[in-house]
Amino acid sequence: MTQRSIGKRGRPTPAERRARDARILDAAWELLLERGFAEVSLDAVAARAGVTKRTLYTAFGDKLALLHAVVRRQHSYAGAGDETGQADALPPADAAAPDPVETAVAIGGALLSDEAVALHRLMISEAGRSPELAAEFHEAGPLAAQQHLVTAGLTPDQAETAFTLLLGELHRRRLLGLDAAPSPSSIRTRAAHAVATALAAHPHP
Amino acid sequence: MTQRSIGKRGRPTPAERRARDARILDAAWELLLERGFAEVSLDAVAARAGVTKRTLYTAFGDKLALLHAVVRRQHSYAGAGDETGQADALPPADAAAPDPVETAVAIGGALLSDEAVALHRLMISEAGRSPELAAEFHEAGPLAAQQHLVTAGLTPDQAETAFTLLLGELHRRRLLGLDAAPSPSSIRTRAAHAVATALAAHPHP
DNA sequence: AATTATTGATACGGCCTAGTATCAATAACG
DNA sequence: CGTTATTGATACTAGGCCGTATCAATAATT
Repeated sequence: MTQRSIGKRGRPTPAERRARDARILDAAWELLLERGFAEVSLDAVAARAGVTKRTLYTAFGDKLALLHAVVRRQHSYAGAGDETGQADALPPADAAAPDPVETAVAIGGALLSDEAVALHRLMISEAGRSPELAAEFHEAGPLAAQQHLVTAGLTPDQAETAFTLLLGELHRRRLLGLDAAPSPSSIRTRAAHAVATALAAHPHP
Repeated sequence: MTQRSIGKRGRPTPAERRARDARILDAAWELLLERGFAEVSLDAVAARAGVTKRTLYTAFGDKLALLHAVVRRQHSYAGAGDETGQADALPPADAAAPDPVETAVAIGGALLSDEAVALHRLMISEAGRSPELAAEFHEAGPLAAQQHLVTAGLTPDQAETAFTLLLGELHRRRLLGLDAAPSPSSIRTRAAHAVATALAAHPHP
């Protein structure tokens, strides 16, 4: 479509610019998740995006700014629930059937996915370098998920307990690279257990 | 005691070697926790330990081996409960009063401390580079903690639930650098809540 | 059609770091 | 006491990477 043939120089049209920027962010996203910030060179990002480093710098600034742009795009995907195909996207908070267990199933599938865990790991690793980015991630991810559970009818305390139990030790092990992504049926079992325990643990409003 | 005056050369006595190696591990431990693996140079470790890089290499090998040595020493501290003064050390599993809540209080104080959280963050960051080290950390930390709860009278399921709730979202936020270490009273409240919920959530054996 | 902005290709400067080498000094060991 | 291992101090090699510069090419813009 707006795909510019490789090796082509000259001034790009605005549509081509958007497509090129998206390619850069895609390439950076992939490399960051599989190697981490320090191990990704901008040469590698530029090569995978089919772009030279100069274009990369004029479009995003420096390496840290590129990281921020990548993560913030992911945040805008989470909660959108559109056809972006992002594995860590959360369903819209105002879904038709606000059932707590179904909401928990959706959250578990999203946040326990390979991509979401890799992003979580990246944010923990870079929290020292980018504190505000870590805060944004927390709000767009774990906090938003708990808010969805509140929308589904839980109290804030119940939502926090249910969310904690939903991820549980599995999430800790996954952050350490010790476990694979759970199956959908496993996620459903976890979600049901987490919601039931949370309801029993906190008094009704 | 066996402290060699700085700038002194020549063959060291075995006691001096041990003291020197401990100084190196201390220096590496401090720098790793406050800066992370990639941001710590071996020159910085050598300088803080009062040693030259050559000594560092002949004593430990390369940079990755030094990381492993540092983390493994921390593992040997955890569970020892002696006078090492390590903040993430767990009390001995066969303590006199195996009360679940008191055990949970001890675990919470240990694993929610600044040092333990920093180590946890380091292990998550380096899990890709050192999978076996991440596995060892998990066994010596979270798994050992749950085992202590089992020793204190909980079932394995109850222990996992109690441990998960004890750390909870606070631990997630601390990994992201968003929260400070909790007060002892706060830890006690968390421990009591976590154990009570875990007991209620799982059937008695 | 002329101008101007932007890119590709490439190279380079500057900086940092891992790891090694050299040499003199010095103390443990036999 | 002589030998030998080990260290301090320092310099060095090799490599990687960030960020910038140069120059020709090319297409959007006017």
